[in-house]
Amino acid sequence: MARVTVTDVAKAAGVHPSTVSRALKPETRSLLTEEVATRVLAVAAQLGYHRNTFAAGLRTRRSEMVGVVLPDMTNPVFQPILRGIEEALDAEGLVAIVANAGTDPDRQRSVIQRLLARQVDGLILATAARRETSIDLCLAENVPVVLVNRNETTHRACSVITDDAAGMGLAVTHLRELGHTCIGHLGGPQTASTGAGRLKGFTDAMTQAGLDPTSTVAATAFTREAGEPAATRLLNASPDLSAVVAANDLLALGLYDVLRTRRLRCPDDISVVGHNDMPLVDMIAPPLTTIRIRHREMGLQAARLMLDLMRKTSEGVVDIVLRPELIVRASTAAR
Amino acid sequence: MARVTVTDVAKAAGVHPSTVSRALKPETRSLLTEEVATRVLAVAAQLGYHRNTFAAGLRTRRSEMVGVVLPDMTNPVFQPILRGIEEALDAEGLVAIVANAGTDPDRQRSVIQRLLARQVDGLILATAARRETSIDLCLAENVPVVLVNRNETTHRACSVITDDAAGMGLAVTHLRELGHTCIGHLGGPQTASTGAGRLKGFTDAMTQAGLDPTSTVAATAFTREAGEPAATRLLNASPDLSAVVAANDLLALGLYDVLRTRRLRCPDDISVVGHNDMPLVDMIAPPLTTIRIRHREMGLQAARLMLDLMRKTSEGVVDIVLRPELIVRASTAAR
DNA sequence: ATTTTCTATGCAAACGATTGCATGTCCCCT
DNA sequence: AGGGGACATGCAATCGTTTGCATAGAAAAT
Repeated sequence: MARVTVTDVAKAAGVHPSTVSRALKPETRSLLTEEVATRVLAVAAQLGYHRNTFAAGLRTRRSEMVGVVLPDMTNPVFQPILRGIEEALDAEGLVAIVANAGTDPDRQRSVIQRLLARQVDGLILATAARRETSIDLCLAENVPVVLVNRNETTHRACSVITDDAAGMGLAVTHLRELGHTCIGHLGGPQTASTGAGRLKGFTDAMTQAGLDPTSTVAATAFTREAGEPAATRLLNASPDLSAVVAANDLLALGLYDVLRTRRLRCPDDISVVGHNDMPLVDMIAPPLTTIRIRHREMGLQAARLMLDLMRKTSEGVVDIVLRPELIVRASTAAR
Repeated sequence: MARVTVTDVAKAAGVHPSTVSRALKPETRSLLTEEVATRVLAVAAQLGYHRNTFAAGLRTRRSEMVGVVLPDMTNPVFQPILRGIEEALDAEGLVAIVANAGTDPDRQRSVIQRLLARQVDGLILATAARRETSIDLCLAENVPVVLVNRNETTHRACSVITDDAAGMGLAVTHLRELGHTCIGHLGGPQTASTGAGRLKGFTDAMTQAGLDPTSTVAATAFTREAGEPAATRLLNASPDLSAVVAANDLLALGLYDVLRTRRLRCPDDISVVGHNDMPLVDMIAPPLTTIRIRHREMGLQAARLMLDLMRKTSEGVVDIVLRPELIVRASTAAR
């Protein structure tokens, strides 16, 4: 209740408010006598002082907040990403302020506007489309931006992504080794770099393996619900597929749904490879073979990049590419 | 880049800054001439003005932010809760600032302190222990608090929870009807109201059904990992169980893991009922029979309560109790 | 026509922390 | 002993918005 200000602390400690301010910040504390600093700190603690972020932010123009924009909070892959981000930011006393903006570009822009209005010191976007326009908003305000999970084609901002081509290579090679030759791709939205990159990765890997790369269908969203109709189209178009590589685990689940209604067995009739290794895919029936992405690591790296940008310790655009890993479970079998 | 302030807008529009301020807020706009108001708005838009939250907050002592404290972001039940909260807050122009605080009370307190230091207008806690001490922090600062998903025994704060007793009643009745008589409970941490309430609900329901309610083991956390050892202990202590009611879906998954290593089949050897109906439990093998909780609704209601509290439109402590629902899938079968 | 009432806008004082600059004190060196 | 540093702290302006109060002009009432 009783709002305690630096002035109150200063009075109680018999010093000037500015001294209190200096005592409170670790980096300016060394300017003060050991004795004064500890006394001020003690008084502050005893009075239950905590600083008013508004006043501080107004003066310093920094908020110690980083905005994180997600397309879809219900997609489990974002949890570990978020965790990684929060962990890294937290260590520096920064706070992540998370907003999920859906997939509509207009809504995304308005969410970003709102975060900028809240004076975030930086913005981590997991929403990037391949041709991302929101970045301009941030550049115009001079706010650092890091893209995570997806990046965009113009390379105006740092990003942390995975090697989609490598992931698709792993999947195709795995199926190839199991004897599959007729392999399809259940793709994601082509507006996202992950959707486009994995499709390209798939066709490249297939071509390189000497297989026909043309059995592909792109879903409209990275969701189980969007996976279902897309999977149906894929199976209808290419009835003799013996394996499908999905661009994402949720799409693979949509495919599972279709297989179930068609009474096709996985992996007996069709092998399925997912992408992401999101939580719980080891529990589903059958446990999903998938490409593991170290999402927490992605979040950590993104936050680190952000810290660098904020402190201007590094310059220029950097892309961090993580190496994916094949996790073999029970949804793939020898042909 | 070019920081635009009310003064800039005022100059450009040929009025006083205070007039700009009034034009910008819908509730004071009516004080102004229609003509002036629209002119100011137009100029503001044209100059790309957006208000400095710090300066405004400093003056008004309001941040338009609500803190949301979660124990564990990776638990999927919190996604729909969060969604509901964000949806309801968003409609009022408020922003949720989410922090996950783990289960350690000290860390929780420090996270709450940090949110309070950021001047949040209210706090929604999903972390409440039965004897929750952090609430004092908020009461001391006169910050409204709403508990969601869990509540605490002293009833100092509003809460939105589900009827745990009713949920357990549904589970036990369902199993009873399938012919089970030897039913165990894989409980959650007893420090959480959900853990304790569901245990009590279970024993009450069992007693009322004339069955032995003593086969219960409480796990140390609501996670799959904590479920495994607890389930092991439960099965060892009561080898002739034909059904287990878990306090939570993740615990049920831990039980699944144990059943698998012991080569026990579900539901043939043992029926399992979960709690929450979290995403994807319909996909696991076997699809989990569970108690559905309308988590999104919980979030919505919690946010509404918060809005009421902030605006002082309602007084006193309110508890909202949602009714759970039984979802029968394939993890339960007739004895 | 003069006074009263109203309404639209201006004025200026906060809100609380930060920081460049000024000042004062003590120490050290010659 | 006196001058120059170095170092610790105080001073005061500033960040941008809000809002109670004041005021000026217009409309209404007598």
